[in-house]
Amino acid sequence: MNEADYLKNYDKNEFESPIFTVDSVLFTCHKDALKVLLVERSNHPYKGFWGLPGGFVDLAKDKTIEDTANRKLKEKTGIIPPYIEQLISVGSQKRDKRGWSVTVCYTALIAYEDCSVHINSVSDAQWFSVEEALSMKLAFDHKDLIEAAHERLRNKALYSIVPGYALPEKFTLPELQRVHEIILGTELQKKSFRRRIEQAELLIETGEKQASGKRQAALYKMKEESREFTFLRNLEG
Amino acid sequence: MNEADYLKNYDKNEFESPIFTVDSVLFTCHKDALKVLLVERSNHPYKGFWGLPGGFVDLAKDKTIEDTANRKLKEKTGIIPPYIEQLISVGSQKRDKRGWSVTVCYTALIAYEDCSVHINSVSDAQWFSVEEALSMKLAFDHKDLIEAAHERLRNKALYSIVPGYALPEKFTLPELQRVHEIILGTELQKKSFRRRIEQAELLIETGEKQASGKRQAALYKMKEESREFTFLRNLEG
DNA sequence: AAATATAGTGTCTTATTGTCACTTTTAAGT
DNA sequence: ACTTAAAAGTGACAATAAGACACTATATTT
Repeated sequence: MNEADYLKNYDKNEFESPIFTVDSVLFTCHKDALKVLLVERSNHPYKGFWGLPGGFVDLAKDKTIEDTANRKLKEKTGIIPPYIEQLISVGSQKRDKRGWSVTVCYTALIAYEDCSVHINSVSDAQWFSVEEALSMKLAFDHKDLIEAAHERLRNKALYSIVPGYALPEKFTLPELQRVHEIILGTELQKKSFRRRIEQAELLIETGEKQASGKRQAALYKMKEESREFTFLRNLEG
Repeated sequence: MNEADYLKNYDKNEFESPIFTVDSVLFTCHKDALKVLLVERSNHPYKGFWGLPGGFVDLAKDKTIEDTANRKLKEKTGIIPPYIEQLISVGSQKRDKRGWSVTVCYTALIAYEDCSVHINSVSDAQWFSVEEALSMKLAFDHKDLIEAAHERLRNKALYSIVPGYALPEKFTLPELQRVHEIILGTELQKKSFRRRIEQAELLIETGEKQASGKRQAALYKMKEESREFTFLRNLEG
């Protein structure tokens, strides 16, 4: 049999396959706390419980699994988050009462200000502090996923400036450092933090300044390379 | 409707779902080269081409997706590899002619000696040097997956001793260093390499020695913690 | 017993972060 | 206008871990 004939006769349901979903742990920083977006489930299973934003692939609309994650996040936040990265896939016989199920989980970052209006207009989505989220009874294994995503983000805060994607397009160095500190739960040395960012030339000075109390801080933008850049050495954190 | 009724009426095929597979990039070191295990495909699509060992989840046998990866690897190598780690999931409309498809890809390591007999007895599986594998026309996007796995393994060689799982249970420090060098494609400073392993107390001295030419080298075993341990600072590589 | 190849160590240099005091800037109060 | 204070940003030295490389130790071969 040649390939064309094989494909003509191919039955997708020959092998029974798992339920397949895509979920995201979307973080932001607001009022000195790390927050995660949760959605109240309107359907079984776990109806009425809070869980991660996500859902099934739309085979017609989505070209990739990242498209699915972004589509679901846009429904809740109004925009596609500026940073998204695959975290892990979990799949097992037991994680969903409906049967063998797999979810691909993404970690994403967004600026609070860039989506607060839209989120307030959506009745079923809401920011929770990570602490609070982890103390709740969440749908499926979503608590584990939030913990794993937080762990990964903590590491990123030690060897990259990816946490900057939780800020608006323009931000100050003290703001960036604060985001890292919130993620880590510890304070960082101002000098060490600034020195390595300057040496690696990771940010673009916009020339503008921001009044944030007393002396004004310079405003910066991310360079596109900063998305991938990793320092060779971690901060102690 | 309560949950029990919902589950009774639940139709898994209500949402059409992607084809779902699990693949692995299994590495070993042999004769001063990094090798990857490939399998010759006996079915369409890509019949007759070489690709990664993997396949569909067996909903009855496999409890987790890692079980699927290990089951497929055991079929080819005779044993479950001592190290396996999820690399990435890729999924898109286009990667498989049969339709929307997702694969969860694992990276695994194994000692050449621990599986050479079994692999030689299996007609459709064979070690290829990474270089050679990447020069071949492989099934699906398996070339991309091998490149991504190699990239990740290179990083691990700079900040962990995970590459040691490509060696037999007992090994010498020069052997371990050589594995790192093969993965990296560059030489490392003997002193730096040994010093950090000693300081972090990552290995257990077995007390035995191995004749490997002139002076005998001490034999070590991995500590279980070494699977997860990461140095705060990378080697220059 | 000498030669030699490989295992393993001593030690100085180099690079980067930690620490912390210091200077600069700006808003606000007098 | 001048002073004050709080936050932004810098200077300088200490501490830490890796790089470099010569050295010693041990076993095998001749």
